[in-house]
Amino acid sequence: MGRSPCCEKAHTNKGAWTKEEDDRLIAYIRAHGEGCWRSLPKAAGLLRCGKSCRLRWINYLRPDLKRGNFTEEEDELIIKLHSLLGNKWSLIAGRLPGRTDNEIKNYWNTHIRRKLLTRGIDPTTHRPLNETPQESATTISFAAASANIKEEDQKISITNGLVCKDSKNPVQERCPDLNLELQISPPCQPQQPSDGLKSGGRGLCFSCSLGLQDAKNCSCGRDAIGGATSGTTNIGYDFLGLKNGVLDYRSLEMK
DNA sequence: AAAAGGTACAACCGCCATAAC
DNA sequence: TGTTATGGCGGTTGTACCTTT
Repeated sequence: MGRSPCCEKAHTNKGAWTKEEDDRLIAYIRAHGEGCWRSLPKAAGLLRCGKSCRLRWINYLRPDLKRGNFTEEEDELIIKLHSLLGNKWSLIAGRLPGRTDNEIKNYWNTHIRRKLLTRGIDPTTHRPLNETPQESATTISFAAASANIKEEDQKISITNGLVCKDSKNPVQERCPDLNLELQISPPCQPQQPSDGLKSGGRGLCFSCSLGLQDAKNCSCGRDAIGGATSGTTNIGYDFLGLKNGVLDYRSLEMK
């Protein structure tokens, strides 16, 4: 007694999309917007299943897609994000405006993996290839850690290789597959005087430092500046929304 | 010029959480 | 409340294109 099926699989096309199919899909979404993928194919006159339409639109037809080669800055950002998030391509894509999860996933598998290997870095663990497991420094699996954390617990701080569900109450939960040597936030250091901040200790958020002055991602605006200049302790580099080393997982959901 | 091998990437598959019935 | 489809995700495959032999 559930829902009715979205399409008759026997009467759907498969394989590469034709120009005509693309045009139909674009025209339909321009006229009606994104919405119910279930009913879209029929309404748009496409012999495709809704899932296929969604994928085609999201990955290739959306007007805000960047396309083209990845820049060196994007490469490095993907590597950093991957070291933090693992194969969470949708989350990584959320931090790269105009890029899709599928595109990044393909790019990772074809380019970046090889690039890391030539640098002598294991693309899975982000650690040197010749390093034995015993020698490995503590690493964490963000995905593994987050998988068991409920929504209300998803504020995770990462400190010296520990995953802490609450910064006040560090949980010694060591997870083995992610390199924490990444400098995702400044180590606990004596606070800089505000003069130091003005002189360049903190000026741009991570987005801006990469030239990604996207208003949505930018955090060096009023709030951040206000926090810094008002004498509070907000000297944390806002990488991935990490404020003072605290990663709010929800802030990565950018859809 | 042709065959073989390698690479890049679009598309599909299967799984899961959630919504709809 | 149970069942089933949808939407979304990551993993994998198929194939067109490029390079090497």
